[in-house]
Amino acid sequence: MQSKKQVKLYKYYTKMAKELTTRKENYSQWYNDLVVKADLAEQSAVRGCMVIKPYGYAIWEFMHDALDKMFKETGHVNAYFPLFIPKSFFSREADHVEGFAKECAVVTHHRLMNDPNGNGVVVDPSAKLEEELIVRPTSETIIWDTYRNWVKSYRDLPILCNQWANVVRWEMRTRLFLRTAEFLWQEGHTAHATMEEAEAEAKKMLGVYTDFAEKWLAIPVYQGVKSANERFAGALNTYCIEAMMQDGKALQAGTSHFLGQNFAKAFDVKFLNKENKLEYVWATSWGVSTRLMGALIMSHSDDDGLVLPPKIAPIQVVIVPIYKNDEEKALTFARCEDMKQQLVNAGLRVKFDDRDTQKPGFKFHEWELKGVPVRLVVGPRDVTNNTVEVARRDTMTKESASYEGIVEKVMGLMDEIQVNLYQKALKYRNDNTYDVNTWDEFKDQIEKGGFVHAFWDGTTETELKIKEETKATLRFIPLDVKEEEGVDVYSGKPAKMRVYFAKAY
RNA sequence: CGGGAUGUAGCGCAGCCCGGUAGCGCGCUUCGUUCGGGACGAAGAGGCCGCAAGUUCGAAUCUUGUCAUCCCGACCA
Repeated sequence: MQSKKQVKLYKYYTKMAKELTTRKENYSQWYNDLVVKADLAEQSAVRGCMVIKPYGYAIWEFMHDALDKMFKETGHVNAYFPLFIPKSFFSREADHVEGFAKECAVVTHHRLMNDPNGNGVVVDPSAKLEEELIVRPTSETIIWDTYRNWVKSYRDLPILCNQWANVVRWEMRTRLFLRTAEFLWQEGHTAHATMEEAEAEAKKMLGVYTDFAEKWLAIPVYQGVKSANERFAGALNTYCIEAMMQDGKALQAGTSHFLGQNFAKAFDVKFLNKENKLEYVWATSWGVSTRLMGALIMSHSDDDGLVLPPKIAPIQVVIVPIYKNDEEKALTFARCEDMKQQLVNAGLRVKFDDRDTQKPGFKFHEWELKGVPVRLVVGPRDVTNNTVEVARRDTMTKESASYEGIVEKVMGLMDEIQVNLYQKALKYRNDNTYDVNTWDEFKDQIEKGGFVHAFWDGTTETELKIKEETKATLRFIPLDVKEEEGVDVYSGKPAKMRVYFAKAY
């Protein structure tokens, strides 16, 4: 632990205005610095709430668009439900209230008035709401109350709705993207005639999330089922994808819940089946949030800044000209413009940094900080020799390439970088997943970080004891878990399977 | 919500102990020279010191309260 004085001195000598804290020095500080300095988000005037800045929002938009397309390809449609939920709805499903009650924002009044004492505006006491409203922390209750009217017959099923929305969970301790009081997400809510169909839906969407995380974000994930203790409030089963961050902590990147008939019973959603019998419908819900931004940042970025997978990079290629007089400027600009056009025609997102006000070196650092996958540099010498300097962000290497065929070269790099980032993250994840058989090893490894794969006796009691003693939580039971004989790493009782533990975000 | 720390110019900080109305670096503006890895010089602009009370002739400085942020815990996606 560094003293305050040392930190101050360090910041002074390294010109904090420009440079990042390194991961080794202070991982969480590195993350905080990076989010702000790469222009992704900043603190707002409202406690726990963030402003997502244009560059950060652009990344979220790519996530949104890719996911939205995948949802639609799997038969889902978008809809929108209210931000406010009547308080009484919340109490219908016992576990659900229990899970969210402690972090709800409540609307009690609907009008302000001038303070009679002259201190600005105050809440008008006469405008108290008959029934208080909860700002949604999730929408199951309002949606199931609505679905009741939509479902009469088996012919009305399934309902496959998704909504893109903001939700509010009044968190004690917040961090940009990872945990904010208000965040953006999508929540899918589906209704089915049979249990099998609902279970299949929950698993299908977990598959969609897995595909998205791995193919678009280049984040390898484990697929699993949550233990009873970690389950979503009101669900019978919670499926999850879990990723490993560079500091060895796990991050839940997406969840998909099989809700059984809990919400149907709570909100009386019944349908007549083919046998003309009244039945409760079966439900799922699934979601990913702006938390994925945190996962993305912590999976690939380094001490020089953000590293973005080409598929979701708002700018995939940046072109920087080098010149020292008007003649050279004209020469390099013409080449840059031409090259940009070719790249844009090929479908790439290209930025030509034609600012006259910054030097090339400055621009290099800036675009590296912002994680642009490929940088192309054109100076007078390049124009003469018909070359381009090509630098890649993921490896921080550069080479001279011929101008002819630069489009193919860059297109190839997009794929190569995307794959490389995934492979690198996969290797890191695998290298930090350990089979452990004794309690001492367990404690030791959890302390060092990573996923610990160990035998568990299946009881919540043991799970909680482990959490208490090591801060590690049972992250998931692998989806494809195989039964094997063993003894619980903590309790020594007979165990039938190995599960994954880790410290988590 | 408990423990610790911090709020002074856009950013990073000094000044506070020992009250007398604010300073440094970066950034910003203008001009000139520069430009193949964060340029240099000169001249400028910018802050009622988080907010609110109190003590005092006088508060960035002392007291109390409050809000916010960060770190550590509990809780959680």
